[in-house]
Amino acid sequence: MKQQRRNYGQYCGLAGTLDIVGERWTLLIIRELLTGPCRYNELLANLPGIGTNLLADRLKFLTETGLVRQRRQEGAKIRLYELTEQGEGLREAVLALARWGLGVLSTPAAEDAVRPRWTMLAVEAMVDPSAAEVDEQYEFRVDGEVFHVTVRDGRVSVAHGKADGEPALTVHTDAVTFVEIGAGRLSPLEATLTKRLVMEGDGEAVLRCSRLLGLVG
Amino acid sequence: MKQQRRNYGQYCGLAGTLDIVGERWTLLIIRELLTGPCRYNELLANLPGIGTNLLADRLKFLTETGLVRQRRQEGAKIRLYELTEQGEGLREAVLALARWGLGVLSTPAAEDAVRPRWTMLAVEAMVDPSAAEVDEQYEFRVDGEVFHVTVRDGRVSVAHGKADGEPALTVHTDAVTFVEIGAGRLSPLEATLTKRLVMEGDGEAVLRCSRLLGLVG
DNA sequence: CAGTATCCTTCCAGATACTG
DNA sequence: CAGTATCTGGAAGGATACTG
Repeated sequence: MKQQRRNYGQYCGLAGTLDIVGERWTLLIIRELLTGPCRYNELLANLPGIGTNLLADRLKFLTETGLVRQRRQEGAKIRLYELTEQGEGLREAVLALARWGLGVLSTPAAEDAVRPRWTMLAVEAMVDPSAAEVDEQYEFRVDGEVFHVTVRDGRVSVAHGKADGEPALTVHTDAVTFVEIGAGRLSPLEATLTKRLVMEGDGEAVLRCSRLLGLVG
Repeated sequence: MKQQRRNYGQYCGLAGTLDIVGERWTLLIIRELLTGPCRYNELLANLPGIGTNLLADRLKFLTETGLVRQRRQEGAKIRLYELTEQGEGLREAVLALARWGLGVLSTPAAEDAVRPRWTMLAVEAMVDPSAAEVDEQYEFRVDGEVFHVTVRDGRVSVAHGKADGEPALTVHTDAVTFVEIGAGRLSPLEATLTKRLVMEGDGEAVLRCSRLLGLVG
């Protein structure tokens, strides 16, 4: 006998959303999956503080609800969790929440966790599509994580891995520094002067990338 | 001795947002305030199931955090809660969540609550700004609630009350019907034939309004 | 590695009573 | 009207141990 989940009992889009993803940890699990499929233990490692039972619980519910699917790698025996199309549909909402949060974030506390993976989402949240000017790529190397931003035909996308060819700009930094910059707590200039941020590339590309991410003008 | 609220301890925009508005009921309170200032008892009435202590708790926290402010009406003694500029900043995120939720909503259960006020937010969530063609107004009369949509210079806004002049279209319906249409569970045509929806106005205006709300191709 | 199972704590719903 | 204060059972969350 499966007990009923707590729900708001309101016929309203927002309440309906919160009935599904409003519980503690759920949206953070979705944040992880929005940047690519994950294994169970990866999720556990990137969500410090979540209990293993709770993670299993949430994944089971999200799978039943159709937001997440479990893919078994052929050959290898690792199991991957990934978003379904419906789950992917939450991207805009998650980005909007993250965008607001970046604006209210203060300086990181000593005990705050940070993961390089989260900077991918921060970049997506910061992008101002109307500032996409020149078709080019920017590569980011944040701690161990490598990802790149592609501008093409006025559209901007963010993906794992190295840029396809030679990027117009390569940014080296650590996760805390990047999020501090995104939160407006640290200027790219200051970060550069303290060697917490290193940019390789053309000065014009640096400017375009900064505008794209809302860091100037 | 005020105990520490539970928070995720992650230096991340999304986690920061959820630390503030991720608790149960909080975003629904903000939904109410996004459609205009409210009195305490109005909130209580439009959030069936919330305990009065919990509402007081949330309002206090949101006030301390700077998302909500309490305005005392001069003359009258009623106290109104309203969003600060920071709280208003959540509008896009809330709309994005509501938009996703509209897509997954099923047919209303008999015990589901519905409030005419919520349809204002549904309209905002449904609006496709790129479909704003002609400058005009549409008036909605949903149960007791009257509000209007204004299209001007390609921008769309939703506000309480009657249209400024003669609207190009007036829509009469009830809240359940409207949300069902927004959720794609009911076509405007079907609702019209069953007299659950009545539209007064020019046929072309009906079409433009439908396109604006994403109800036709 | 990918989860169950268990136990304990905290939070929430709902009722009710009380205050300015 | 606009809250605050208190109480209770039950559900959700957290920590840890354990298993296929």
